[in-house]
Formats: sequence, C-alpha cells, structure tokens
Amino acid sequence: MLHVRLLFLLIASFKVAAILDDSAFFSMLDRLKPSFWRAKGYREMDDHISGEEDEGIDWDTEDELEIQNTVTSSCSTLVTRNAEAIISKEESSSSAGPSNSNLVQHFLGMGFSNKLVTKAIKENVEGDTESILETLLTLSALDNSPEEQSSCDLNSHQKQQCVDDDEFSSDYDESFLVDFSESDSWSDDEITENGDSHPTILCLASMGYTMEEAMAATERCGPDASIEELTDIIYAAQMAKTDAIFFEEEKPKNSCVMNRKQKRKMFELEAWKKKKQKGPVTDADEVIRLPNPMIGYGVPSESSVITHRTLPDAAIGPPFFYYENVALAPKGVWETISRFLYDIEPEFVDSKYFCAAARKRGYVHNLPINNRFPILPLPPRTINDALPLTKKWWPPWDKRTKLNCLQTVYGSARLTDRIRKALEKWGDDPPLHVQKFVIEQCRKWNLVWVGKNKVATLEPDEVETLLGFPRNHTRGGGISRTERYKSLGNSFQVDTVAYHLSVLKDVFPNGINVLSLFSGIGGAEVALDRLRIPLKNVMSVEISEVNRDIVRSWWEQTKQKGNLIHLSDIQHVNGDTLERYIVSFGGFDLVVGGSPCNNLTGGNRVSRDGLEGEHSALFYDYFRILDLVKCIMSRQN
DNA sequence: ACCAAAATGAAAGTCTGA
DNA sequence: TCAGACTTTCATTTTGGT
Repeated sequence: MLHVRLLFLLIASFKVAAILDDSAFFSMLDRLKPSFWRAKGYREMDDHISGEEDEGIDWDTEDELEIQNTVTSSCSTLVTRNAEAIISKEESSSSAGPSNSNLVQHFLGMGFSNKLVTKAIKENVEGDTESILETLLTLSALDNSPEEQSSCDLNSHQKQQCVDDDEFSSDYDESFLVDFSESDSWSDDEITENGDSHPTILCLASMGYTMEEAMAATERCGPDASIEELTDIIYAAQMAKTDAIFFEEEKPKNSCVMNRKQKRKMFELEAWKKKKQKGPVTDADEVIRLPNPMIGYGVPSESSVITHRTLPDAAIGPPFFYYENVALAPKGVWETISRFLYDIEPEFVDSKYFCAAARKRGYVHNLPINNRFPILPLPPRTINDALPLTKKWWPPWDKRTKLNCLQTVYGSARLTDRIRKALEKWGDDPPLHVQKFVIEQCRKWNLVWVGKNKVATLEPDEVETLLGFPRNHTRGGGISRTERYKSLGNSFQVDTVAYHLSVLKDVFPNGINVLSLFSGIGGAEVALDRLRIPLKNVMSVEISEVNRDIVRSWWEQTKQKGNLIHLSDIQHVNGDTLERYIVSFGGFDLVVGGSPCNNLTGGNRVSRDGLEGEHSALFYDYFRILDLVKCIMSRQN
C-alpha cells in the first residue's frame, strides 16, 4: 500500500513532537487531522469505503497510547484504520438524510438549541429557511439562559450513544438526526447524568458535531473552553471533510446558492452573538490584524526595520519554508494558516513598497529576518517612473501614483473606447462627474494614459516587468494573451519575495535545493536566480502545463546548471517521492509556495468559500508536504 | 472550440468626522 | 470610540462573435 509509508512518516513526526511535550504533540495531532483526511480522502476512497465497518475508534486517546508505548509499525496500521473510520463517516454523512433532519442539523450547526429549532420549525410549517431563522433569532433573544446550557439538551437515546457506545457505527450521524427531528419532547433535566463524557462534549455533539471532533477540540482547548472556541477549532478541522462532501455529490445549483446565503446568515449571527456577549470574547479572540503601513518586518524604502523575532520551537527548520497568500482573505483564514504552520505570525507586506503596483500579501516563513537586502537596481515605485511614456498624457486630475493589484483579468478595448468617447466631448477639463467615472474605471481596471483622452490596459510585458520577471517571460510557446494575464496575476512579486529570501544567500553560498509547490510561472525560482543564489536541484510542482512550459523554458534560457524536476499534481506527491529525492539531494533547503487564492480573494463573487474552497483547500497539501519533508529530514540527521 | 467582453456583489479593510 | 462612507479585491460564469 502506497500510503503506509506516508502514514508512518506522519506518525514519526508526532513522536518527535511528543518528545518535546504533550500539549505540543496534541496540537500537532489536531493540526494534522484535516490534511490527513484529505490525504486519505482523495486517493484511497474507492478502495476502502465500501463494506468497511467502522471500528469505533476514539482516535485521540488511542494515538496517545500508541505514542506512549508502541513501536512504529503498529502506528501506521492504526492510523490507516482511523482514516478508514473517518472516510466511512464522511460517506455516511454525505448520504442524503430526511430533508427535515437536514434542516434541523443546519440550525443546530449554527448553535441554536434543539428546543428552539424544533419550535421554530413547527411555527414555520412551510419550511422557509429565512423565516425559520428569523423566528430562531427572536426566540433566542427572548431566551435568557446561556447559549451553552440551552443547546445541551439531549434525549436519552442519544445520551446513551454518546456515553457508552465505544463503537461509533457509520450510520451514527443519520440515526442521530432522525432522533432529533422526530422527537417531540425535550427535557432539560436529562442533560447530564453520565460518568465519563464532559458536558461540553455532549453539547457539541448535540450541535451536530461528531464525538471525535468534540473530544479532540476539548482536548486541545481544555475543559473550560467556551463552546465558541471549541466550534472554531472544529470548524478548522472540518473543512477538508466538508470539501470532500461538497464535491463528491453533484449538488443542485440552487443548493449552492443557498449555502452562500446560509453562510452569510451565519456570519451575521456570529457577529450578533459576539455583540450580545461583549467583554470576555474580545480578549480571548486573538484576531490577526493587518498592519498599517503594511511593511512586515521592514522594506528597503522604510527606515523602521525589525531585525529580531522569536519563532515557536516547532517552527524552526530545517527546512526553511516560505508560504504566501492574499492578505485580504475572509476572517479566520490567516488564523488557521498560522495555526497549521507552527503558529508563526504571518508577515504582511504590500508590494507597493517594492514596485509601482500594490500587492497585499501575507507570508508565513521561518527565515531569519536580519540582514535582508533587495535586488538591485531597485525597481521604479511610481507609475510615471515605471511607465515613462504615460507621463506625457497623465491628466492632473488623476492623482494615482501607484497601480492597484495586478489581477488575472483586465479591462476590455470596448471599455477604453467608451472612456475615450466620454472624454472627447469635453476639452482639457472634463466636468467632475466625467472625471469621477473615468477615475473609477481606471482604478478598477488598472488603466494607464497612453494618449490624449486615451487610456489603455497594461500590456502583459508591462505586467511582467512590474512583477519583477524578465520581459517576455510568459510570451510565446503557445500561450494566449488571456492565459498570460492569468498566470501573471497569480504570481509572486519577485522583488518582494527576493527581499525575504535574500537572507539565504549567506546560508547557502554553494547553492540551494528547493521544493517549489504551486510554482506557477516560477516566481520563487526567478527570485532566487536574481539574488544569484545558485539553484542546485529544484523540484517544482505545478498543475498547469503552460506554466510548467514557461518555467522549463526560463530554466533553459537562463542556462541553469542544476536539475529541474517537474511534477504536476501536488495531491500525488507522497512520502515515497519526497524521500527518494531527499535521499538523492541530501535534503531540501527551502520549501516555497503560495497556494491558490481563488476561494479567498474578494474578486471572486461565485465561490469565495474560504480555506475550505475547492482550490484554496490545497493549502492543506502545502502543510502536508512541508511536514513530511520536515519529518523525513529529521530522521536523516 | 476558442477568445474577448460583460455581468455577477460582498467581505473586510481604511478613512473621516462627530 | 464609533458609525457610516469609501475603497479594494492573485475571480467565475455566461454570452456573443468568429
């Protein structure tokens, strides 16, 4: 079996953590669950789902035992078994239950109590979600009892299952739901009377979470944690699972729309809940805030530079790693990313301090931050300097000095035509409303002035230059203009990344072995090359063929001395592959990459689903692979 | 089949004035 | 401090033309 090896490696990394201390280990374990589900989910589903009886595993505690007393070989079997348990659970929960119970579960998942949900549904026989939610909000506002208490109702049947059922049958979720929807009476005095299970766990179970999730979260946060803290933790762990469920079934379109609406309601509800409670929540929150100015630990043009930081122990290499994504992601995304990447605080930097275009990005890395240096010469940092020909035509009422973020799509020729026609009616001084319209469009589409009354979209080669790539980097070889824009829009700003990576030059004077994930058009490789850090071996993982062609062609044209190895699908990269290359290279010095932002960026109106989105969930593969590399390399030393 | 153009908002930040 | 106005956003899907 292909994955046994991989699993062994995962467990080995747990062990390393366990040596440090128990809490570190558990936090590690919790972190790994989602990525692990994915790791199992996409490959071995077909092989294992059917007919496998769930063996009823309390996997946290069993793992704990394993860590304490066992040899490694049994670890991998154990984890394999657990994974199968999880998978069959996934399958069962994705199978459609009675619609009413789905509705019930939906509201339970939002944190309403059973009592309220049942009542609200009864009052809205039509089953209109909106009106049910309205009723729920009203009811819960009237309800003075604390949320935790009221949502802890459990009927006796369930309680029985939660407490003494050490075999979680795969249809657990379903029977659980049926019980909910069919039960008529809810009794508060049935809440707690069991021995072992913590009431909070039961409470979470009553909200629709599985016992494993509830227990893992309680383990992580401690017995006194609030329900909200716990649900946050579980949410992170659930994402991969949700993902798998969403994309396995062909859901009808309107149900997707519904989901977005529901999410919105959920956010509103949470904001409302927080407002309601005030006080304690705010200090416990630990929300990551974007710095202003967004210069991270410093940029070449600013004098204030921080040269020291303390990394968490688990974050310290080898290998060095560098992860990138959009700064303006939905709330909670950066908290999750940071939590997975060893609790390193992200460094948020806007590339407008490096070039003439804004690019607000977050970088999580374990690189040193002292003695950074930029690539010289420094690129021009205003539009006029970067595109000198525009200066002549730039009207005084267009106050822009920087371009907005370079995107994957650009304005059309028809738009620039409309703008020209709107301006031609007037002389040198168009009325304010025309100015306003033109400026608005220019900002939106990053248009620049190339003639009298004439604005234009940026040319692909101009985008290349702005991003720090060699001119014509993406040109030719069968790539269309649209594809060039797209590939460039998804790329690093080379000068920014190079500034951060520059510290590696002294560490690896003889060259560097790089694992480049989500390489795209090779931003990291170009950055290292422009820093004159020799590339010894580069293993580049990139799904798009045109992008791979671009990098290969760049590799050849720049006459690189090292080896370039291309892989396409990151999900196919496993421990075997990694170990083979690690043995042959003697280890990776740097793991670099920015995972897809499609589901995080504000520009996406269709599927801004956060880290659980189809593409952005690949972040977990970045973590999975990084952790594998860390683990394999630690065994070798 | 391919490509360009248009249609499709909302989340979450910053700024500002009271 | 805070409400409200303003700004920005590594995008996806549909349409229409060739």
